Amino acid sequence: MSEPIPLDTCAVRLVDPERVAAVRERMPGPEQAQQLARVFHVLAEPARVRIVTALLEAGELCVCDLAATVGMTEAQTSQHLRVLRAERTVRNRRDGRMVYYALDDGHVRMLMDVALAHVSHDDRES
Amino acid sequence: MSEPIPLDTCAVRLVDPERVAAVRERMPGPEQAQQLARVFHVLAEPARVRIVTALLEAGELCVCDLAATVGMTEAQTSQHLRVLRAERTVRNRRDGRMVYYALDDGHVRMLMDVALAHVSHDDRES
DNA sequence: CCAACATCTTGAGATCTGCGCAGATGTCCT
DNA sequence: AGGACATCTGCGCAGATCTCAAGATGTTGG
Repeated sequence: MSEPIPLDTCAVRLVDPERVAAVRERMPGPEQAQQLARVFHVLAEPARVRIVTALLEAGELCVCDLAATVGMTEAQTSQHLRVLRAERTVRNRRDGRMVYYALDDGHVRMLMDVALAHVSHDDRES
Repeated sequence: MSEPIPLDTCAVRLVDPERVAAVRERMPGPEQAQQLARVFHVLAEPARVRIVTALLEAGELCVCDLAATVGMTEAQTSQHLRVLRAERTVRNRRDGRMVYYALDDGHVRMLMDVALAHVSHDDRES
Protein backbone atom coordinates (compact mmCIF):
# COMPACT_ATOMS: atom_id res chain seq x y z
CA MET A 1 0.00 0.00 0.00
CA SER A 2 1.41 3.40 0.85
CA GLU A 3 2.35 4.50 -2.62
CA PRO A 4 1.40 1.83 -5.15
CA ILE A 5 1.93 3.88 -8.28
CA PRO A 6 3.91 7.07 -8.06
CA LEU A 7 2.93 9.29 -10.91
CA ASP A 8 6.11 11.28 -11.26
CA THR A 9 8.65 9.02 -9.64
CA CYS A 10 9.79 6.15 -11.77
CA ALA A 11 11.80 3.67 -9.78
CA VAL A 12 12.32 1.38 -12.72
CA ARG A 13 14.66 2.02 -15.59
CA LEU A 14 13.07 3.71 -18.51
CA VAL A 15 14.28 3.67 -22.06
CA ASP A 16 12.61 6.90 -23.10
CA PRO A 17 11.29 8.84 -20.10
CA GLU A 18 10.30 11.81 -22.23
CA ARG A 19 8.04 9.81 -24.42
CA VAL A 20 6.55 8.06 -21.41
CA ALA A 21 5.64 11.44 -19.95
CA ALA A 22 4.27 12.68 -23.26
CA VAL A 23 2.10 9.63 -23.83
CA ARG A 24 0.94 9.84 -20.24
CA GLU A 25 -0.29 13.36 -20.87
CA ARG A 26 -2.20 12.60 -24.02
CA MET A 27 -3.76 9.27 -23.22
CA PRO A 28 -7.10 9.09 -21.39
CA GLY A 29 -6.92 9.01 -17.62
CA PRO A 30 -7.74 6.09 -15.36
CA GLU A 31 -11.36 7.12 -14.92
CA GLN A 32 -11.99 7.33 -18.63
CA ALA A 33 -10.25 4.00 -19.12
CA GLN A 34 -12.59 2.50 -16.59
CA GLN A 35 -15.60 3.90 -18.42
CA LEU A 36 -14.34 2.44 -21.67
CA ALA A 37 -13.73 -0.90 -20.02
CA ARG A 38 -17.26 -0.90 -18.67
CA VAL A 39 -18.70 -0.36 -22.12
CA PHE A 40 -16.76 -3.28 -23.50
CA HIS A 41 -17.49 -5.38 -20.46
CA VAL A 42 -21.19 -5.25 -21.22
CA LEU A 43 -20.54 -6.83 -24.61
CA ALA A 44 -17.93 -9.27 -23.31
CA GLU A 45 -20.46 -12.04 -22.80
CA PRO A 46 -21.76 -14.32 -25.56
CA ALA A 47 -25.25 -14.22 -24.10
CA ARG A 48 -25.39 -10.43 -24.20
CA VAL A 49 -23.86 -10.33 -27.66
CA ARG A 50 -26.65 -12.57 -28.86
CA ILE A 51 -29.26 -10.40 -27.20
CA VAL A 52 -27.81 -7.31 -28.83
CA THR A 53 -27.51 -8.88 -32.25
CA ALA A 54 -31.07 -10.16 -31.97
CA LEU A 55 -32.24 -6.64 -31.19
CA LEU A 56 -30.20 -5.32 -34.08
CA GLU A 57 -32.21 -7.56 -36.38
CA ALA A 58 -35.60 -7.36 -34.75
CA GLY A 59 -35.61 -3.77 -33.65
CA GLU A 60 -37.79 -4.53 -30.67
CA LEU A 61 -38.72 -7.70 -28.86
CA CYS A 62 -40.43 -8.68 -25.62
CA VAL A 63 -38.50 -10.69 -23.06
CA CYS A 64 -40.13 -14.01 -23.82
CA ASP A 65 -39.55 -13.75 -27.57
CA LEU A 66 -36.06 -12.52 -26.93
CA ALA A 67 -35.36 -15.44 -24.64
CA ALA A 68 -36.62 -17.85 -27.26
CA THR A 69 -34.57 -16.15 -29.94
CA VAL A 70 -31.29 -16.38 -28.09
CA GLY A 71 -32.12 -19.73 -26.50
CA MET A 72 -32.00 -18.84 -22.83
CA THR A 73 -34.39 -18.88 -19.94
CA GLU A 74 -36.45 -15.76 -19.41
CA ALA A 75 -34.94 -15.12 -16.00
CA GLN A 76 -31.48 -15.32 -17.44
CA THR A 77 -32.40 -13.04 -20.28
CA SER A 78 -33.90 -10.57 -17.86
CA GLN A 79 -30.76 -10.51 -15.81
CA HIS A 80 -28.59 -9.81 -18.83
CA LEU A 81 -31.01 -7.12 -19.95
CA ARG A 82 -30.52 -5.50 -16.59
CA VAL A 83 -26.79 -5.29 -17.24
CA LEU A 84 -27.39 -3.93 -20.71
CA ARG A 85 -29.79 -1.35 -19.38
CA ALA A 86 -27.34 -0.23 -16.72
CA GLU A 87 -24.97 0.81 -19.48
CA ARG A 88 -27.70 2.50 -21.53
CA THR A 89 -27.31 -0.09 -24.23
CA VAL A 90 -30.98 -1.02 -24.34
CA ARG A 91 -34.17 0.76 -23.43
CA ASN A 92 -37.41 -0.84 -22.29
CA ARG A 93 -40.98 0.03 -23.16
CA ARG A 94 -43.79 -1.40 -21.15
CA ASP A 95 -46.93 -2.43 -22.97
CA GLY A 96 -49.37 -4.15 -20.68
CA ARG A 97 -47.66 -6.96 -18.91
CA MET A 98 -45.07 -7.29 -21.58
CA VAL A 99 -41.85 -5.33 -21.66
CA TYR A 100 -40.34 -4.63 -25.02
CA TYR A 101 -36.63 -4.03 -25.35
CA ALA A 102 -34.75 -2.23 -28.08
CA LEU A 103 -31.29 -0.84 -28.57
CA ASP A 104 -30.93 2.63 -27.17
CA ASP A 105 -27.60 3.54 -28.65
CA GLY A 106 -26.54 3.82 -32.25
CA HIS A 107 -22.93 3.21 -31.32
CA VAL A 108 -23.63 -0.40 -30.53
CA ARG A 109 -24.21 -1.24 -34.14
CA MET A 110 -20.88 0.33 -35.05
CA LEU A 111 -19.10 -1.58 -32.33
CA MET A 112 -20.59 -4.83 -33.55
CA ASP A 113 -19.72 -4.08 -37.15
CA VAL A 114 -16.11 -3.28 -36.33
CA ALA A 115 -15.77 -6.32 -34.12
CA LEU A 116 -17.35 -8.48 -36.80
CA ALA A 117 -14.90 -7.17 -39.34
CA HIS A 118 -12.14 -8.01 -36.92
CA VAL A 119 -13.18 -11.61 -36.37
CA SER A 120 -14.06 -12.04 -40.04
CA HIS A 121 -10.48 -11.33 -40.93
CA ASP A 122 -9.90 -14.91 -40.02
CA ASP A 123 -6.25 -14.88 -40.97
CA ARG A 124 -5.45 -17.91 -38.92
CA GLU A 125 -1.95 -19.00 -39.76
CA SER A 126 -2.52 -22.67 -40.47
CA MET B 1 -23.71 -31.42 -25.24
CA SER B 2 -26.91 -33.49 -24.91
CA GLU B 3 -29.44 -30.84 -25.84
CA PRO B 4 -29.09 -27.62 -23.91
CA ILE B 5 -31.08 -25.43 -26.28
CA PRO B 6 -33.68 -26.96 -28.55
CA LEU B 7 -33.68 -24.99 -31.73
CA ASP B 8 -37.15 -25.81 -32.98
CA THR B 9 -39.02 -26.73 -29.84
CA CYS B 10 -40.31 -23.74 -27.91
CA ALA B 11 -41.92 -24.76 -24.69
CA VAL B 12 -42.76 -21.22 -23.64
CA ARG B 13 -45.42 -19.08 -25.17
CA LEU B 14 -44.27 -16.79 -27.88
CA VAL B 15 -45.85 -13.58 -28.99
CA ASP B 16 -44.56 -13.64 -32.52
CA PRO B 17 -43.04 -17.02 -33.38
CA GLU B 18 -42.50 -16.10 -37.01
CA ARG B 19 -40.38 -13.12 -36.19
CA VAL B 20 -38.45 -15.15 -33.64
CA ALA B 21 -37.64 -17.68 -36.33
CA ALA B 22 -36.75 -14.96 -38.82
CA VAL B 23 -34.43 -13.15 -36.42
CA ARG B 24 -32.88 -16.44 -35.44
CA GLU B 25 -32.01 -17.08 -39.04
CA ARG B 26 -30.42 -13.74 -39.69
CA MET B 27 -28.53 -13.13 -36.48
CA PRO B 28 -25.01 -14.49 -36.01
CA GLY B 29 -24.80 -17.96 -34.54
CA PRO B 30 -23.52 -18.93 -31.10
CA GLU B 31 -19.96 -19.43 -32.29
CA GLN B 32 -19.74 -16.04 -33.88
CA ALA B 33 -21.30 -14.47 -30.80
CA GLN B 34 -18.59 -16.07 -28.72
CA GLN B 35 -15.92 -14.69 -31.01
CA LEU B 36 -17.40 -11.23 -30.71
CA ALA B 37 -17.61 -11.54 -26.95
CA ARG B 38 -13.98 -12.55 -26.82
CA VAL B 39 -12.96 -9.47 -28.76
CA PHE B 40 -14.81 -7.23 -26.33
CA HIS B 41 -13.57 -9.21 -23.37
CA VAL B 42 -10.01 -8.28 -24.20
CA LEU B 43 -10.92 -4.62 -23.86
CA ALA B 44 -13.18 -5.10 -20.86
CA GLU B 45 -10.40 -4.39 -18.37
CA PRO B 46 -9.25 -0.89 -17.42
CA ALA B 47 -5.65 -2.03 -17.35
CA ARG B 48 -5.79 -3.32 -20.90
CA VAL B 49 -7.68 -0.27 -22.10
CA ARG B 50 -4.88 1.87 -20.76
CA ILE B 51 -2.28 -0.29 -22.43
CA VAL B 52 -4.11 -0.03 -25.72
CA THR B 53 -4.65 3.71 -25.49
CA ALA B 54 -1.01 4.16 -24.59
CA LEU B 55 -0.01 2.22 -27.68
CA LEU B 56 -2.43 4.25 -29.75
CA GLU B 57 -0.53 7.36 -28.72
CA ALA B 58 2.99 6.01 -28.66
CA GLY B 59 2.86 3.64 -31.59
CA GLU B 60 5.42 1.34 -30.06
CA LEU B 61 6.78 0.89 -26.56
CA CYS B 62 8.87 -1.61 -24.67
CA VAL B 63 7.38 -3.37 -21.68
CA CYS B 64 9.18 -1.31 -19.05
CA ASP B 65 8.17 2.01 -20.61
CA LEU B 66 4.68 0.72 -21.13
CA ALA B 67 4.45 -0.34 -17.50
CA ALA B 68 5.61 3.08 -16.39
CA THR B 69 3.14 4.76 -18.71
CA VAL B 70 0.10 2.90 -17.47
CA GLY B 71 1.37 2.76 -13.88
CA MET B 72 1.57 -0.96 -13.35
CA THR B 73 4.25 -3.46 -12.54
CA GLU B 74 6.11 -4.98 -15.43
CA ALA B 75 4.90 -8.47 -14.60
CA GLN B 76 1.31 -7.31 -14.57
CA THR B 77 1.78 -5.46 -17.83
CA SER B 78 3.34 -8.51 -19.38
CA GLN B 79 0.41 -10.65 -18.38
CA HIS B 80 -2.11 -8.28 -19.89
CA LEU B 81 -0.02 -8.08 -23.02
CA ARG B 82 -0.29 -11.83 -23.24
CA VAL B 83 -4.06 -11.57 -23.29
CA LEU B 84 -3.93 -8.82 -25.87
CA ARG B 85 -1.59 -10.84 -28.01
CA ALA B 86 -3.79 -13.90 -27.83
CA GLU B 87 -6.52 -11.91 -29.53
CA ARG B 88 -4.18 -10.44 -32.15
CA THR B 89 -4.65 -7.01 -30.69
CA VAL B 90 -0.94 -6.28 -30.26
CA ARG B 91 2.19 -7.57 -31.88
CA ASN B 92 5.64 -7.81 -30.37
CA ARG B 93 9.02 -7.11 -31.86
CA ARG B 94 12.15 -8.27 -30.11
CA ASP B 95 15.18 -6.00 -30.16
CA GLY B 96 17.94 -7.39 -28.02
CA ARG B 97 16.62 -8.07 -24.57
CA MET B 98 13.81 -5.59 -24.96
CA VAL B 99 10.45 -6.46 -26.47
CA TYR B 100 8.54 -3.69 -28.18
CA TYR B 101 4.79 -3.86 -28.43
CA ALA B 102 2.50 -2.13 -30.89
CA LEU B 103 -1.09 -2.44 -32.01
CA ASP B 104 -1.56 -5.04 -34.69
CA ASP B 105 -5.10 -4.25 -35.70
CA GLY B 106 -6.55 -1.07 -37.13
CA HIS B 107 -9.98 -1.96 -35.84
CA VAL B 108 -8.95 -1.30 -32.29
CA ARG B 109 -8.70 2.41 -32.89
CA MET B 110 -12.22 2.43 -34.31
CA LEU B 111 -13.54 0.48 -31.37
CA MET B 112 -11.96 2.92 -28.97
CA ASP B 113 -13.26 5.91 -30.86
CA VAL B 114 -16.82 4.60 -30.91
CA ALA B 115 -16.70 3.66 -27.26
CA LEU B 116 -15.25 7.05 -26.40
CA ALA B 117 -18.06 8.75 -28.28
CA HIS B 118 -20.49 6.61 -26.34
CA VAL B 119 -19.17 7.51 -22.92
CA SER B 120 -18.64 11.13 -23.93
CA HIS B 121 -22.31 11.44 -24.73
CA ASP B 122 -22.93 11.39 -21.04
CA ASP B 123 -26.53 12.41 -21.54
CA ARG B 124 -27.60 11.21 -18.16
CA GLU B 125 -31.05 12.63 -17.61
CA SER B 126 -30.56 13.87 -14.08
C1' DC C 1 31.17 -19.20 -18.79
C1' DC C 2 29.09 -16.14 -15.45
C1' DA C 3 26.61 -12.14 -13.88
C1' DA C 4 23.16 -8.59 -14.83
C1' DC C 5 19.14 -7.30 -16.98
C1' DA C 6 14.38 -7.40 -19.44
C1' DT C 7 10.74 -10.16 -19.82
C1' DC C 8 7.86 -14.09 -18.99
C1' DT C 9 5.68 -17.65 -16.28
C1' DT C 10 3.68 -19.91 -12.26
C1' DG C 11 1.07 -20.49 -8.00
C1' DA C 12 -2.03 -19.11 -4.16
C1' DG C 13 -5.47 -15.86 -2.57
C1' DA C 14 -9.36 -12.91 -3.42
C1' DT C 15 -12.99 -11.00 -6.25
C1' DC C 16 -16.35 -11.07 -9.69
C1' DT C 17 -19.82 -12.96 -12.58
C1' DG C 18 -22.93 -16.19 -14.75
C1' DC C 19 -26.17 -19.98 -14.01
C1' DG C 20 -30.15 -22.28 -11.92
C1' DC C 21 -33.83 -22.20 -8.86
C1' DA C 22 -37.31 -20.27 -6.09
C1' DG C 23 -39.98 -16.44 -4.69
C1' DA C 24 -41.52 -11.51 -5.30
C1' DT C 25 -43.57 -7.78 -8.04
C1' DG C 26 -46.68 -5.88 -11.23
C1' DT C 27 -50.37 -6.28 -14.78
C1' DC C 28 -54.35 -8.19 -17.27
C1' DC C 29 -58.77 -11.00 -17.62
C1' DT C 30 -63.08 -12.72 -15.63
C1' DA D 1 -61.17 -9.06 -5.93
C1' DG D 2 -58.95 -13.35 -7.38
C1' DG D 3 -56.21 -16.02 -10.48
C1' DA D 4 -53.03 -16.31 -14.29
C1' DC D 5 -49.31 -14.55 -16.72
C1' DA D 6 -44.87 -11.77 -17.88
C1' DT D 7 -41.10 -10.11 -15.81
C1' DC D 8 -37.89 -9.17 -12.13
C1' DT D 9 -34.95 -10.13 -8.00
C1' DG D 10 -32.29 -12.82 -4.29
C1' DC D 11 -29.47 -16.61 -2.92
C1' DG D 12 -25.87 -20.28 -3.31
C1' DC D 13 -22.58 -22.51 -6.12
C1' DA D 14 -19.17 -23.15 -9.72
C1' DG D 15 -15.96 -21.14 -12.95
C1' DA D 16 -13.08 -17.56 -14.63
C1' DT D 17 -9.63 -14.07 -13.83
C1' DC D 18 -7.23 -10.23 -11.64
C1' DT D 19 -3.62 -9.30 -8.35
C1' DC D 20 0.53 -10.09 -5.93
C1' DA D 21 4.87 -12.18 -5.16
C1' DA D 22 8.58 -15.20 -6.42
C1' DG D 23 11.04 -17.90 -9.54
C1' DA D 24 12.11 -19.25 -14.53
C1' DT D 25 13.60 -18.04 -19.26
C1' DG D 26 16.28 -15.79 -22.58
C1' DT D 27 19.72 -12.20 -23.93
C1' DT D 28 23.76 -9.07 -23.56
C1' DG D 29 28.52 -7.84 -22.02
C1' DG D 30 33.05 -8.90 -19.79
